[in-house]
Amino acid sequence: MATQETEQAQTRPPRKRQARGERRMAELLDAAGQVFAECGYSATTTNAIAARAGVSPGTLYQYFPNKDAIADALGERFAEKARATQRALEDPELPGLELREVLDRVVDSAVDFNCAEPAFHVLLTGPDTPCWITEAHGPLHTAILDRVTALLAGRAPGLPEARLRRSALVAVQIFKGLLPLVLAAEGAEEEQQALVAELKQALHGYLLPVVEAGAADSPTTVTTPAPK
Amino acid sequence: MATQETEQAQTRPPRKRQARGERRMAELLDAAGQVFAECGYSATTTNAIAARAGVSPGTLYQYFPNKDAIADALGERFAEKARATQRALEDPELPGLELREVLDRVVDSAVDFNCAEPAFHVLLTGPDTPCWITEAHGPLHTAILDRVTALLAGRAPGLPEARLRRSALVAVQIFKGLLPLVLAAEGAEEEQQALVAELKQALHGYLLPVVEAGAADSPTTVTTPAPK
Amino acid sequence: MATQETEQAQTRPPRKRQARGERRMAELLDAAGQVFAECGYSATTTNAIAARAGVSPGTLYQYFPNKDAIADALGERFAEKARATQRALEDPELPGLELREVLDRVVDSAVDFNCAEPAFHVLLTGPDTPCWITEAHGPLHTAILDRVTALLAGRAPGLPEARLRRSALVAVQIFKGLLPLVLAAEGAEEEQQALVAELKQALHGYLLPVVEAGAADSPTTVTTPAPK
Amino acid sequence: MATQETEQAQTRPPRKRQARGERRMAELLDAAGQVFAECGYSATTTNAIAARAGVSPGTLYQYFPNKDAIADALGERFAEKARATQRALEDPELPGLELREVLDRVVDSAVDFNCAEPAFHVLLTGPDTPCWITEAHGPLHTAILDRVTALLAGRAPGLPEARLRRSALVAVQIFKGLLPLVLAAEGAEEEQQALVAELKQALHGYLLPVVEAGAADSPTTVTTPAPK
DNA sequence: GATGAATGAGGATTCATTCAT
DNA sequence: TATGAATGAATCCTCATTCAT
Repeated sequence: MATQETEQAQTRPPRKRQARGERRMAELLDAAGQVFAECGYSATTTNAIAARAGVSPGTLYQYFPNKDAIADALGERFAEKARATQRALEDPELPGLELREVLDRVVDSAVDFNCAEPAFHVLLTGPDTPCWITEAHGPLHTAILDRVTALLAGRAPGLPEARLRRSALVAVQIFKGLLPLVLAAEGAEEEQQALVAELKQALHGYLLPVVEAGAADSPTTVTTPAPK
Repeated sequence: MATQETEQAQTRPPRKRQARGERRMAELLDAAGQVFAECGYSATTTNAIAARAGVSPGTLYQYFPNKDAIADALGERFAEKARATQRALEDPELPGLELREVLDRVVDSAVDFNCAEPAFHVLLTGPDTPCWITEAHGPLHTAILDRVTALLAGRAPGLPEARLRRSALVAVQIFKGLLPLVLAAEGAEEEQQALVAELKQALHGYLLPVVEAGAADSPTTVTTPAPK
Repeated sequence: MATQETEQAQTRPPRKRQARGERRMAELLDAAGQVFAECGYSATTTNAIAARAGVSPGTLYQYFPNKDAIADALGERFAEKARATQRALEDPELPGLELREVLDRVVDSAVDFNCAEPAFHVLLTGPDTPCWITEAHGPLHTAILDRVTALLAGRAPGLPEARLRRSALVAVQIFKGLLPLVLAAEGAEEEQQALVAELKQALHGYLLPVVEAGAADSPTTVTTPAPK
Repeated sequence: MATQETEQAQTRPPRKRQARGERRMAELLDAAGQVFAECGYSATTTNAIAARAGVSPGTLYQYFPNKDAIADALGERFAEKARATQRALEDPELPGLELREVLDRVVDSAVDFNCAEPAFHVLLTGPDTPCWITEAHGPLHTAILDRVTALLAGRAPGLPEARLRRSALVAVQIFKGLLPLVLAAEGAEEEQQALVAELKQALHGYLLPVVEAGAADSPTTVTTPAPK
């Protein structure tokens, strides 16, 4: 018992420390998210992030080795959050719903998420370097793509993996393309609603044929009209 | 006549100058386009542009007051080119064609254009500052949007201007969203074809209901399926 | 007695403290020595020292007011050790030996010492600031110089103090000049032996005339062969 | 002829430019030399060098990519100068002179050089990183070592290359060891003279046996007394 | 005493922009 | 007009040192 107490005495401070560290890290990521959202990736300075978090630059570098690492960590956090959101979302009886209904839920939640975390989109878009789309881009893309691919796979089991993945990618890019519109409409409730509706419409218009083509009972006919 | 000749004699050097100036400017914009395409907007340095154009930085600043101005001018040039392309495109009997057919042509030409001018997309995406998209982004967006709006207006005369513009905007954003995919597939002919097909599919899926809703003979009732 | 016991009861914890403090200090100096030897003076960070010692930076600063103080203390410790070594060395019948023999012993022991404590040389060379060398460089130089001066004084009693000191200084600098060579040869036993032999040779070549010039029975005439 | 004039008109500006560039570079190296000499390598900041040269930091980086490059270039310049000095020195009838005479001249010129360029020693000693002696250290060491080796080779043709090189290395290190003493005595003419005399004495004491051992007419007997 | 997070001035380096030639 | 050297503010990052716990 005495030993235990000693042990506890030894372990408690670390815990506290670690807790504080975690909090700092979270604060820094919060700050980074804000600044990224406001200024974009490359215009964001590490000092600005530190200042926003109310700490000195040195402190920032105690938690992250450099700017990219901040973005990575933030991306990881987003991926985590997104995974959680999506998990909560689909557990129920999604498979039974109509595509329109599914999109309704998924898009709403995704939009909510992005409105709450406007930096998400900045990171998704990447450091303004071109050629930033292909899958190799950190956990964010991969995580999202996996989710969407899985979702499609459930509804179009007849399609080959590659096909599914491509459609998922396209869907994600459509979302990404329209997201800035939605984000820019923040404040104009009406307009934003309308845009979200368009977004759903666009995704539905694109995905319905895909899903139908791969439906369990349908033959894997050609979905895309043979290009001439 | 004598006057004219004198005038000419006096104006020739200026003209030559001006002509040379124009050429310089063009060369600079060419260089800028290349570098922007390779490095992205913010990673591009003005010195790199000057070097690529084979001139000194000082010369560059004789033609453009600053970096943004270069991007703007390049955007303007793109807009010009794009306008020309599209003008050439639609002159014939577009209105009589099916939507799918129209999209086929428009998208193909747009994709070709973007493959030829990869900087276009960089500028379209903007200087990595968020809060872009809004039309205030130079002539590029406006020009394109106008074109697409007009195209839609011809096919959905029943829709109010605002509605048309919004749909055009959405369509453009879908295009912008998928463009990087297509661009990234440069070299993989097959894959790129497939992606272009998806892009057309997506635009068709989105625009068909819109156009149908605004068709001359249809009542303007169904705009967007009431979101629940 | 009672008083004494009380006193003891009161002083024991402090003593323990002090003892622990000494140990801490020793550990810190050990760590400092290692890191200095590995990285050089200015590339060594106080945090690295603390980490090597397994303590936090704060603790380090509880024992030393700043980086220089660490080097100073380490130098002091080295001086102590060196003094001890040399004391042990000369007690016997050194005076009776030939110069060559004496150098043999002294150099061997000095080389051993420096191989065992590679930080010694780093400190001897100083914090890479020029304008070192002068005796003001902490106890290290002074201690060594004193020793060597004394040694020379015994063999060249005819020479004035200033002359002795200068020769000692020169001898020490020769040693310092060749030391890095010897240290760099660590691992190449053969090569190292050869270099040590050269070192002895060099010192002998330099000191023999000096000693002879000041030998008890010789007139103090020839100091240095008139240059030219 | 007209062509020539045109050509000249085209080439002259570059020449001027290049000339100015060379001068700037020289000024920067001068400044670097001063600051290195005053503060040592690692305490020298690039900004300090720029300031000393009377230019902005940006200018410095137009000529050197980083701090190390400055040191390298300075070292190269020193090597050049040293080569020139030594070339001028030995052309005459050196080989016929006595070792003492040769050392007299060589050391004098080397000391003069080092007094004129105190940074030389700083660079020779290196960025205070330990293990900085071995030959692989830039052109400086190599150049000097080559010279000294050659000089020895001429006087001790009987010795194997490796032996010569080692002796040269030792001699150089002796010089380097005593140099700071000489440098520190700048201003005290008398003292400095005395120290230079000691330096010559030390080198003579070390090298005479070496040279004698390898003299053309002597058998290659053992020079260093077999270590015990 | 010990801890380690926090500090912040300072250093290397870049780049949009200017200006003497 | 063209040049390209020069500028200098701004960036990223480090590290000796402090301080609340």
